[in-house]
Amino acid sequence: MILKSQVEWALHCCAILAGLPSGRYLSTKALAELHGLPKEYLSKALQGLSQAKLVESTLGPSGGYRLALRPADISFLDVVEAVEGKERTFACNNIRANNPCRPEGFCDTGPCAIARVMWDADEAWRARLRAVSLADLLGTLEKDIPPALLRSTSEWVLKRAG
Amino acid sequence: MILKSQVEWALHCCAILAGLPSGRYLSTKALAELHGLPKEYLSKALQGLSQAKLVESTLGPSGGYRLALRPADISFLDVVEAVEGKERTFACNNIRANNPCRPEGFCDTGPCAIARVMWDADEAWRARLRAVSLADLLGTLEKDIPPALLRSTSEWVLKRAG
DNA sequence: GACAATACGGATATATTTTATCCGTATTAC
DNA sequence: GTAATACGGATAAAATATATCCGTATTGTC
Repeated sequence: MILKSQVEWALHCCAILAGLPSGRYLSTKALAELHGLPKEYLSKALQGLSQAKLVESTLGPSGGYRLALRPADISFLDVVEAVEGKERTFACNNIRANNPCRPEGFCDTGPCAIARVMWDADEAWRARLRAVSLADLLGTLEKDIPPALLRSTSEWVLKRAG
Repeated sequence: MILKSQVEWALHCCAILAGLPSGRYLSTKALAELHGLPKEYLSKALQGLSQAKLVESTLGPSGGYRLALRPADISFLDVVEAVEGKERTFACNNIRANNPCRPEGFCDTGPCAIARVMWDADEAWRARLRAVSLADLLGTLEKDIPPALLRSTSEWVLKRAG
């Protein structure tokens, strides 16, 4: 089990969009070049973000994407779920129902005990992702990335932002 | 992203094995029938548990599997990792390295800030799974399952246990 | 108004992973 | 000796992830 690479792509793109001056748009083409990703396929991930209302898009030349909310109001979980879906990472197929000892018409009162544990862990995972926002990420990146690279990247992006 | 169904199968099988009187073995065939699963493929999951030293096997008629440790000493995480592998659920492909603004020979000092958040969430997920043992599961099941079904299933299993 | 660049959705193709089956071997109970 | 088992390897089928292509509508620029 591993998250799609589109999740990674979407997070990096959101980090860039979060660093953009408010109101500016950045195109799929620029985001793909910046990260060395296939433009057409990255586009699918960005469309996912758009459908989840995390970003807004505009058409035409100088078109592209910008965040639809403030960076502090978008969590890692929002982005992950926009791309990966909201389904839990453990699917209970209720195989206990196949137990040949079960009387006819036996009906379970609640979800399987195993599923409850797995879903509990899933929720712990989501809680962590929910607790970190794009604003938090920006703060970390500013500490992580050498100022020179931060500045040159910012210039590269602004030159392409509509 | 979703866990393999083999994880679910392995957990249910471990629950049964944990309920077995000490020293008794139960075959793949019996476990497959009990849960309505394809015997040959379930066998692969059980072999994973065996390689992880969570269960022991014995050959020949009346052969099968039993737990290699006490139920209290086997966690959900042990079982999940035995089947699903120990790799983290988020793979960092370090796409930041593709940034065209990077100077030649630039070298990152540590893991990507995005990966750190994702790995932190992954660890929270594992911590929850690590905190629940097969003994805990047995306790829950005894409360969940009607005594009659618990007893009939136990008899069904014992009739087939070598 | 013509043109170019864009987002978007649908269709298709390729690669990888998951699910499943089959078979031969060694081991063990009877 | 026979039958039942675990085990590993090979293979196949199905599902999913990855990737590309194309047509449409929209919008900024000339």
